[in-house]
Amino acid sequence: MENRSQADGRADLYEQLARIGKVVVHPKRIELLDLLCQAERSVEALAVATGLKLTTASAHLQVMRQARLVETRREGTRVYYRAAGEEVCRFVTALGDLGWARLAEVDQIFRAIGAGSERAERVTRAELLERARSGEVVVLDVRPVEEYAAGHIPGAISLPLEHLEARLGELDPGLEVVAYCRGPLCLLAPEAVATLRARGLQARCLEDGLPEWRQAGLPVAAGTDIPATAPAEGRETIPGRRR
Amino acid sequence: MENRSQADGRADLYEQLARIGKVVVHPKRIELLDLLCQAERSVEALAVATGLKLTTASAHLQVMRQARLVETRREGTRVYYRAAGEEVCRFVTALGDLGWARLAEVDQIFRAIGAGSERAERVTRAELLERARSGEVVVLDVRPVEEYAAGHIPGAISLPLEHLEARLGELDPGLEVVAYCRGPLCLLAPEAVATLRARGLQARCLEDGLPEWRQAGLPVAAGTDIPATAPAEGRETIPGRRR
DNA sequence: CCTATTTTCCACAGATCTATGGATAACAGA
DNA sequence: TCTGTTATCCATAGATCTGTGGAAAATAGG
Repeated sequence: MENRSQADGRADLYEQLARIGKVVVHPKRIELLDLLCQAERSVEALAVATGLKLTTASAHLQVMRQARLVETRREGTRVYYRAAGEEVCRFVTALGDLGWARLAEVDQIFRAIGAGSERAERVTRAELLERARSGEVVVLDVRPVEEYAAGHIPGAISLPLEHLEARLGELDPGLEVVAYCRGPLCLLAPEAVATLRARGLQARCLEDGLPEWRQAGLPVAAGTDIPATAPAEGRETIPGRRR
Repeated sequence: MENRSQADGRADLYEQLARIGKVVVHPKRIELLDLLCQAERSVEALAVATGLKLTTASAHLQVMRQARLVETRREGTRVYYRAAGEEVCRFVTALGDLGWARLAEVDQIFRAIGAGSERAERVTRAELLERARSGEVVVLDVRPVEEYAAGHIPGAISLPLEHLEARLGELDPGLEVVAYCRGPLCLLAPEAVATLRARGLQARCLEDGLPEWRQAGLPVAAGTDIPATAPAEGRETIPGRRR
């Protein structure tokens, strides 16, 4: 009888884990989960961000909810989804790491972009901490504003990639820029670095994104202490660290 | 054009990650991966261990190989599969942790077995290290012999669950037993602890299994320094630490 | 070369998953 | 209560996945 209960339990167990696996079998669901590890969002916002129709996005979110990887919060007629806990983000991180480590195709995508987006050329967290303390670098958060507001590296400037070209002039050309985004597999920071380098600025990517920063136990700031969509009046250079 | 390349790259990226996700969508594939994180095995051994027909097992292994999560080694007419790297094991670990943390059903499976298999009642790695140093406990590896041979906690005794009842008498009743197996979600150690307690012995599970031990950077021994299938002649008590 | 062993490949039927548009439900505000 | 907004539910058609048995490869040993 013990044998039986063990065999049954084991089958059950792997079936439960497969419920979680089901979530990451669809590219769009991975994308959704990735977004939700950055900040909570409404169904419509998620649909727009991922290019899905509303009903399809909702269906995917139901699958994720069944697996208990996401939770919801209702606000009037709107429903906000969020990652169901730190373990979810760790799982997504592990998936990304595995992809980075094992899939040559992933590496090629980054090589194609160029701009030192390969892992070896990136700034480590330790290096950033040290150089930021001595004021040698500007830390740039190139994710959308909502994600910056939900949590960012203390002292980082919010400059979403979509506004980068327009606000290039605000950057102090004498300082090196370290850009970060959602994680090692996110393309926002690599694109930003490519743009900055094309303009002759010194710029590098951080090795990881905010979730890894948080998972490493480092402090995270929240809210938009700096106006994000438009620069403050009469300010020529991005604040934070002046020469 | 930068927008286009970015969007394309992003879609590609998540599609690549979904290749990995595809592996863990099927309970049997998770089980196979779990086994392969312990030791390499032939196709037939895997089929037997998971209760799959040979052709089905092979098909599953092909899926896993396409995702580059496993690699093979040929030896004569036999093909041995193994996990493709430490990141693979970390990913499986993260999946298990997530299941443990988020799925109430998983917890219930362990409560059903009882015997202190819930996480809170388990021995931590730190505690084990300390108590093993002072010789207060016997560390029992209850996995199959092949897995013990492929890697085990230094000083641990190999006593596969299937032989536990038969070899109960060899255990020194004066020492507490700490049993470990494949990981927190493996049922071998919990079953072993249940058996031992039913016989009046003091026994607990280790919080994790060997992969986590290895991932924590702790030393791992290999080979069978102690005869595994049959106890050595004239030995009454399991060696290692004597009273 | 022939045979036995182990694994992979192939074709197919049954099951499951996905996207979609239309209907329904929950809620806020007039 | 009625209307507009947001999200979920439902039915369905097309695609994909699974398990299966039989055939084909690869290899070792006569």
